[in-house]
This record gives sequence, structure tokens and C-alpha cells, in this order.
Amino acid sequence: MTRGRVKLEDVARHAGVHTATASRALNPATRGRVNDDTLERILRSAEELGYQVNPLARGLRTSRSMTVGILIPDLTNPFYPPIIRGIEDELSPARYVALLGNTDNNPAKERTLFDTLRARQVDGFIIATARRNHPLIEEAARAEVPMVLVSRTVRGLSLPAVNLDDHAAARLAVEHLHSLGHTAFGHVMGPASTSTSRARREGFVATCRALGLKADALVEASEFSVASGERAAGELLDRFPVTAIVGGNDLIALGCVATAAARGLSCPADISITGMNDMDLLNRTAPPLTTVHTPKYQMGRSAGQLLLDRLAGGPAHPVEIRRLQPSLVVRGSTAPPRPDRPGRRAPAGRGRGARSAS
Amino acid sequence: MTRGRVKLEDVARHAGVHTATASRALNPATRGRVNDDTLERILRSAEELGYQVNPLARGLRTSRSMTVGILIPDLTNPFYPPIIRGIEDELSPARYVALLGNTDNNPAKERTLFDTLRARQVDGFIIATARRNHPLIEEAARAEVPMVLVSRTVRGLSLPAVNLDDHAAARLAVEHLHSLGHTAFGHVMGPASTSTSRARREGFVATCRALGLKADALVEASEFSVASGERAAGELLDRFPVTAIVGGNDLIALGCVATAAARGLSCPADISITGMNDMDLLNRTAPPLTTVHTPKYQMGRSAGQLLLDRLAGGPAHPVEIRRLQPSLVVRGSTAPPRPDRPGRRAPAGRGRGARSAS
DNA sequence: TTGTACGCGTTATCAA
DNA sequence: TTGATAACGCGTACAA
Repeated sequence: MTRGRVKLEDVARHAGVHTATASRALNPATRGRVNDDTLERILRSAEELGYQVNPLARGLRTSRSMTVGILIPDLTNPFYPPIIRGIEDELSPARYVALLGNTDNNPAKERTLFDTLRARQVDGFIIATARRNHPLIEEAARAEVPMVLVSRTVRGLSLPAVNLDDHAAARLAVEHLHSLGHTAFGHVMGPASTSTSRARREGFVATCRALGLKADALVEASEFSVASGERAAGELLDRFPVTAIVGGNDLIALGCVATAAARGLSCPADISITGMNDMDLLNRTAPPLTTVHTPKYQMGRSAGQLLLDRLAGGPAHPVEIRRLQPSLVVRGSTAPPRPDRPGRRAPAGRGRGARSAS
Repeated sequence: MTRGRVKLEDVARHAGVHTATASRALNPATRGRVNDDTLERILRSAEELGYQVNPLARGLRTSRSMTVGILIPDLTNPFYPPIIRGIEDELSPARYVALLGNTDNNPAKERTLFDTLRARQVDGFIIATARRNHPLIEEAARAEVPMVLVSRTVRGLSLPAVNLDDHAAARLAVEHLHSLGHTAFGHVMGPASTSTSRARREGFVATCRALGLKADALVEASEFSVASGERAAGELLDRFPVTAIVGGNDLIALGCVATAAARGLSCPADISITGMNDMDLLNRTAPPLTTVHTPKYQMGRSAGQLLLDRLAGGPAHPVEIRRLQPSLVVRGSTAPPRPDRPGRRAPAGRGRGARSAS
């Protein structure tokens, strides 16, 4: 872009010192090794000339680029933007910059992206695309590539990660529905290839059992999307006489609402549906979605922290895994079951307002 | 990250040539200047060793980083993700990578971000944060920083840009409402500091006038946000007896719906409201928003193209400005006015389905 | 067609 | 505390 940028040599000449000294003065880490007078002189020169280090040159020398790669499935999924903002807000004070890539859940695309970013000398990765079985991440872990996983984990791999307590999230949803009087639950889970979906399913099943109810109405959506949720909900409603559905996430839940409506089932009058994650603006849908809140921004911040820790601590840095707690958000997509339908039970009188998970 | 990456020298040695030759062979541009046999040998060596150029080293030498900066107000605004995906899909085949930054409409933050990215040697910028009066962009333009503006322009500056035909967008909204029988229109415009808001306002006013109607019910929202829309809608309803509101964008429109509801005005029964941009998932709000579609992804692709053109063409490259056409999307937030209210008129019988702008 | 030699801007090492 | 020197990995005039 602009040629003729002012470089270290210019500052050094202007201050009457050698570039090495100027470099030391300008670098906070080595600043101690330079005389106070000269230090000030150099700083003033740098200021005066508007000097800025060239990260490329520095990176070439230090083999650190001060960039990190972020891998997400799809930016247009409202789950991710808040996470990304959290990451950036954490990284930028540390002078790191993020390289963002969408994988569209395509392993080949993901691999290409990963290699590209690695070639670009990113210092580490934050990965939100993990599947339970994930060769790419396994390889990278073996190669000791600094990584932090967000929202999902890889089976058998101990990596720094920030996750929701998905088990608890499902429990909150089921308990809420149960408190409204429902006893016939279905779960449209997300892709079973993700740890998230598995944990939510387990939470769903365990909670149902604990309440003495059946938990066999399980259908898998192939993606975390509205369309996929619609299809899976159709299958669920074909096979099971449920009065309440726990959606694998908000988009899936929206799909359930649509399919129910298409079959003449109005939500929440005829059927109650809960989402998960509490995505932005989805409090304005028809009906407003009862859901389980995921602290998405905080998730991003935490992930950023963990990566910075790992980057500073080296390969021997202890692996920290953070589990964030969900909270129930009751809105308009859940209500007591119709008395003239199977699976009714007297409402237990709870359920308005948000309560924490722990 | 991983030490001991294979470098050009390794490939050269493996192929039994000098690094200069290897460099030429590996670079598509200079590939012609090397013997077919040696070329193949080098390519095979590179393949075998898994060679990848180090963009930092290359960038240092060529003073091009193969990165571009993207400035947006806020990633969690659903307007932007599709645009960004469009940009990336255009840039990545050209081997460019994007550095994304949120400005939160804060000029200081924007300047810092801009400087940071420039220090990082980005080859150019795609900017979605332009205000009509924008010193930073003006300076950058003077310095011949390669830039493309998206969705907005700067007054008096001729820069490559991709915009919606905002005038037409407002016209589509007004004409639709008029065709339903409305005659008392209000407009909650976005921030007047943006070219977009001004053009939409002009479109609104001009169309009203052309229909022989008053166009004085104008209120400005301080941001393109729901909360801001709520406040501005309150002011509008306090001052003007309108039966229909044209929102500056979908978020503002959502705010209008909320404020109307808070005053006992149901949409669309009591008041019709249109949005703009057709943001994702907003077709599931209550009521589903009638809006004007903006081809967001295409906007991003176009912007990417224009920047690539500029980057390849140099400072003398002709400035191209693209204006994309909006189209009306009729959903549930608009209906004929109540017969018992002022401003009624017989419906003209148009208005279902989407029609193009031209 | 290939090799030589140097420089891009910075930092690390060593000597003074 | 400072300076000299080399090196990070690559591209490119210029010479061969």
C-alpha cells in the first residue's frame, strides 16, 4: 500500500543510535536494557516520525505472526457472531488479530482452510467446528499446534476448551416442560457427530428417566439449521405422540415450530417447544422462543484467554477446560398441555422467569 | 508454531537446483522462464516435501501481505455476516485473507483499528462503516489506500463502492403501502450521518410527493438498532397520526412494531410497518416483516471483486460504483388500513408477492 | 535457462 | 549500555 513507510532505521538515525538500540528501546520487553536518556530520545523520534513496527518483518524474525485462526461452521448462524466478538475483545488488547474462516461443515474445506492459515503462520487456533471424531484436530494436537476448542470437544482428546454444560441445558428444558405439566417429551437433537448434541441428548434422557418418564422420542437433525429441524420434527411427530419438544438449538426449534404449524399444531397451545442457546433477535419470533441461555460472548472471551495462556505458557501449559452454566429463559413457546390430549399432568406451578442451572 | 517447516531452500536442494530457480518454478508468474524438466522436478520435490510458501517472508520482499481489512460496525448485526461471506468467497480463490474488525460506530475505535490493520500491511480495505462525512476515509483516499465502500458512501468522494439503490428501496416500500390503501405514512429513518439513510429518506419523501401525499412524518433513529427504533417510533407516534411506517431497516422496524404494541397498536391490524434489507430469520418474527430485499451476499462478492480489480489495476484503475437493485418482499406486517381510521383509501389491489425495483 | 548476490525490516547474539 | 553482524525466508535484478 503506501510506500516509503518510516522504518526502524529511520528512527535510529533520527535519534542518533544504532538500529539494534532502537529496536530494544521500542520493544517493551527489552526496554530495560537501554539508558533512560537514549530511551526517551528514541521514543520521541519514533513518535515524531510516526513509526510503527512492521509485523511481517518482525514475524519473519521471531516466527510469531501475532495472528490466530478462528474456525467456525458458518458466520450467518447467529450463534457465532457474539462468540467471535468475545474472542476479538480478548485478543486485541494483547495485540493479536484474528483470521476468520467458515468451513460450512465441510471437512475438505476445513482442511484447506486450516492449512492456509497455518501457512500464514498463525500462532494458534480457536476452533468451533469440532466433531467428536475429528482427524484434523487430532493430528494438529499431536503436532502441538496451540488450539482452544469452543462449544464442542473431540472424543479422547484433552485440549483447552470452553463449553456449555450441555447436560444441564437439556435438563433445564425438560424440567421446565415437566413443571408445566408435560409428560410426553420428544427431542430433536442436533448432529450426533458433535459432543454438544450427545451431551444434550444424554441430559434429555437422564432427566426424563429421573422423572420416571420414557425418553425414546429421539430424532436427529442432520444440521443445526431451521430446514433440518423441520425435517426431523416431521419424523418425530410421525412416530411419537408428544406434547413437548426440546430442540437441539434455537434454529432447530424454529424448524419444529414451522413443521408443527404446517400440521395444524399451534405452538404453544397444541405443543410446547424449547430452543437452546438464546440467539439474538429470536425473542421476537412467533411465538417468542422459550430457550436455554448460552453466554456466548463470555464463551468467546474465555476461549481467547485460554489461547493467550497457552501461547504464553508453551506446550507444557496445563490444559484448562471451562464449563459455562446455562440458564432457562421462559418466553412464549411453552405452556401447559391441552387437557384433552394424552400426556397431561397437573402443572406444578413453576416456570416463569429465568433461573440458573447449578 | 511448528518449527522446522520446509522452506524454499529445502525444495531447491531436493531438486538439485538453486533457490532462485525453485522460486521461479513455484511462482506461476515466472514459471515460463524455467526448463520443463527442471520445472517438473521442482514441482515434484515441493509436493513431496509438502512445501508451502511463507507469506510473511514473501510479503516482506514484495511488500504485499495478501490480506485485506474489513471494517464493519458490528458483527452481531445480521446485515453483515452475509456480506462478509460474500467478500471471503470472492477473495479466497485469489489467495487473499481477511482481517475483520468491529468499530461499534466509534470513530476512535475505527481509527485505531484502521491504523493497526495498515501497520499489518493489509493490501486494501473494504469498509462498511462509512459516514457521509468521514475524515478517516478522506485521508485514506488522499493517501491512495486501496478501498472499496460497501452499502454506504462518503460525500464528495469518488471511491469504488457497492450500494443498494436506496432511493428505489424506499419507493418500493411506500408504493406497496399505498397500494394497500394507506395515505398517512411515517418514516423512522436510520442515522442521518449515513448516505443510506439520506437516500432512503429522499426516496420516501419523493415517492410520497409523487403520490400527492404529505411526507413530513420523519423521525431519525440514532442507530440501526431495535432499541433505537423503539425510541424513535415513540416520538413519531406522539407527533403524527400515521397508519403506516417505513422503517430505516429491519431492526428499526422491529423496534417500531414493539413500540406500537406497547401502545396497544397491533401490527398489521392497526398499523402497517415495513423493514428494509430482509435480514435472515426475520421472516419468523411476529408478525413476519414485510421488507425490501438487499442482495447482501452479492454485495460482498461485488465488493471483493472491485477490491481485487483495484489491487491489480493500481491507483490509476477506473473507479467503478455498483448499484444493486432491491426487491419488495411482502409478508405479514402490512395490511390495508382500518376503515375507521384516518388516512384510508380504497386498496388498489396490488401488493402480494415480490416484484423487482426497476 | 540458471546461478549469484542482495535486500525486504526486524530481532538475537555476541563483543565491546 | 551500545554497536556490529547475522539471520529469518523469499524474490529479483543482473550476470553467466
